[in-house]
Amino acid sequence: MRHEQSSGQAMLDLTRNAVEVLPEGLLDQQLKGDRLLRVKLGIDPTTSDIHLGHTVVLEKLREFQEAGHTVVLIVGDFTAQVGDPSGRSTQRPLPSAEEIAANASTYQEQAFKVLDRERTEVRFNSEWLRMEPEVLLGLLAQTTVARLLERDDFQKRLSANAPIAALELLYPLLQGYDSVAVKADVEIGGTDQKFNLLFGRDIQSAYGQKPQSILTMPILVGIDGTQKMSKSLDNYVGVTDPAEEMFGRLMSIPDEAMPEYYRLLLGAELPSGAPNEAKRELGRRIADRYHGAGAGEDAEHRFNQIHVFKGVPDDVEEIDLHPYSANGKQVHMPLLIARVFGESSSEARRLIEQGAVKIDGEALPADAWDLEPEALFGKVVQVGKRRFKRIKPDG
RNA sequence: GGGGGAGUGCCCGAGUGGUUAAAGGGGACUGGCUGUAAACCAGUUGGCUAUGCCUACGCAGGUUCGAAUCCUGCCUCCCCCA
Repeated sequence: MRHEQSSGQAMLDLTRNAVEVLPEGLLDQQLKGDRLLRVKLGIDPTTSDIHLGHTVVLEKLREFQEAGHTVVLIVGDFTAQVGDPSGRSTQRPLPSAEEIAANASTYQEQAFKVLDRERTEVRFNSEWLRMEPEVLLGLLAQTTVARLLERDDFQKRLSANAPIAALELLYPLLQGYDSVAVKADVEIGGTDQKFNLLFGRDIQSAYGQKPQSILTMPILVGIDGTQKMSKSLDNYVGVTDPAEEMFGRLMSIPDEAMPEYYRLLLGAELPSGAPNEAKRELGRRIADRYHGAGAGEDAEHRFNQIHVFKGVPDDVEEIDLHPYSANGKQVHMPLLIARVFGESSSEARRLIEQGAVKIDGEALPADAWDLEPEALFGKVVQVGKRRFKRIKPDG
């Protein structure tokens, strides 16, 4: 069931954008064989969203699927309780069991926005990692502390006198055991995963399996253009974000980050020409990818309404004024803003003082704390550039 | 087991008895400008229907007219020696 395309051709495609493919020549050899490969990716459900950073790796997996291989997606519901030290200078805050369960349940769905369901095997690693103590001891016997401490992350912490939790030490052993459990031929991850991925090879050997080959992908920089994309830094674009949110967030990436976004997300070179148009194109294509053709244009239209024409978008949620104008009394604006836009009343006051609150486009004077309800009927209340609510015409 | 050090606002971090809601930076937010939710410039950044009141410098007490700053106990964390 191997296809026509030569493996030389396959290599070209499958290693595109990869940073490292190790050990030298192994993947090539595997692809030349007639067995379809089991390609592993582990994602710990430590946060609720899969973002574009993850999709760099997911897209690579999809390429393997397109070449006929099977993807084994491991939802790290167990390893999430341990905390991957990769790329961290402090211990990862561990999510609660409830959070992990909640995140794990949405992960597959999100991953399938990129992956082909038919060629994906989803496994939760608690299935095999919730093991007998004897088995765990057997696993621990496979390595030394020196090996576990070798990783760059720990070396940095040691020289900075920063703590390393004993739990973190176990991480690569567990991830490696995942490879054993699913009999991985190839494991893919970000460059920050190199140590873990290589460690998996040792564990597989120790359990009498052929060690996997590893392929690392570049880490996508966040929309701040400086740090890696991550939920905790809030510099990410989630695959489940609304189209206009995706578009807007992508418009906010620094121009310098564009070549990388083009290369890693679109698989293309940054077009020459107006940077603004290139950025818009990026936004449209990503929005289309996750929300269907046309979503990008709609998002762009909304973006133009708000940011270019400084107008009001078409679809503004209507709210009831009654809770704020009992018996036709004056409406206390700080309270209204606070409740309707989810701010504290102190923050709402500051926003009014800063001229950030507009009624039908007119900035509310800094001292206009109270308004007659009639002055608000049917009007659009705007906070900052991009938050809008319309008051119902009859209040 | 012994010794040393640290816990400050979203984060980092100054402050070691008195205009301290707490320097500075980062982030975030707002305004200006702009092709942009970029860059740049400026401002804001505990809460409360609020010219005042409340809460806040790990926790609990205490000293004092007055404490993040001093004392006591407790908790947590880090480092070094063994």
